Amino acid sequence: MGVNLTPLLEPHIIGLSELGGKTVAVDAFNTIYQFLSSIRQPDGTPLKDAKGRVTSHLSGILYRNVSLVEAGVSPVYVFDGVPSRLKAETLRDRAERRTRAKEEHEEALEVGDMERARTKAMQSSRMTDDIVNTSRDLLTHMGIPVVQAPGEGEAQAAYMAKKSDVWASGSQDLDSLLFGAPRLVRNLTFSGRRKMPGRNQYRTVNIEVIELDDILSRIEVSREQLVDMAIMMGTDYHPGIKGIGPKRALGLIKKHGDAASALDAIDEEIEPLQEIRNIFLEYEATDEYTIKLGRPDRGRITDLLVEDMGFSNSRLSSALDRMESALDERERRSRQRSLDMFG
DNA sequence: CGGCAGTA
DNA sequence: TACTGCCGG
Repeated sequence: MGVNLTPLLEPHIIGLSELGGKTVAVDAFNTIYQFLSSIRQPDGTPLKDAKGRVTSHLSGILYRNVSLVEAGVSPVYVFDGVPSRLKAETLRDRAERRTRAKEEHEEALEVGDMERARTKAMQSSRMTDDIVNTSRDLLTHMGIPVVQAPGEGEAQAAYMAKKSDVWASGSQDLDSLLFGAPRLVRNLTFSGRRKMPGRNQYRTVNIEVIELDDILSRIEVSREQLVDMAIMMGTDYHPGIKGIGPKRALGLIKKHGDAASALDAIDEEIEPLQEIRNIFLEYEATDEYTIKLGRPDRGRITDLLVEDMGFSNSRLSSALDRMESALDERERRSRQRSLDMFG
């Protein structure tokens, strides 16, 4: 998943309030996957409705977006379209790993190792059509814009950020930077402190902003060269060259200018190199989207979450109250602003 | 993950 | 008020 550019990053840590008034194009699959894996009981069981359907993602989507709206953020969710055929092997590997994790989860349960059971359950999270569809429905009912990407969601999010329709792309993965997003927000979450798996340890989760130009100017390469570095290190579309990490990739690009020459020099090959570069540099994106936040449709949300999935009506109600108050407050402010301008 | 009740 | 830990579905 994604690219290991971590050593090249200098993330800027911000508070949620600094995102107030900003629009962020969130990678929907990335976010849903995180909810699916983390919203679980200690033994690894996800939240489910009476019929046994997983509901963890819906809980996550509901509460996170209410909080985002309260913080003044306008989220837009970008859903993946058709993946490149070059991604097939990566997708197969992931499916295999999930299957293995599921077996290990059951083994751990039998032995009564709950910590391991939870970890393995998290790794076995699978995104079904039903999960994707219910996520899209809930977002739509909440008035949160949903964009269907023709290809990679991260590419579409990058396109929107590049056009300044949104302030940043939001994902844990770094790929949207390769797709040309000028700005990436990671850890778009609220709890500053999170308890680690087993022990009484805590880790602090900060919201990070990464600027593409910061990276490029610090290591003095172009985006095309950064893409070439990533390809040599390995991406979802090709495993890359063994032994090439960020440091060696940078050295090779500095010395040879691009991946083709660098690979030539070390007598290695990546096929089809130009096609992989084009995934990052020449991708299709759609202009058919809105970024305007609407209002939640309480009836539809209640039908989906309370009637169909068995969510608590009072919990839902108070979440939606919070969201509506936040939207009212926004409207009040913007009315006041136009009054100031014309009055 | 994020809300909220319970605790100090 | 701040923090901890359990519950949600």
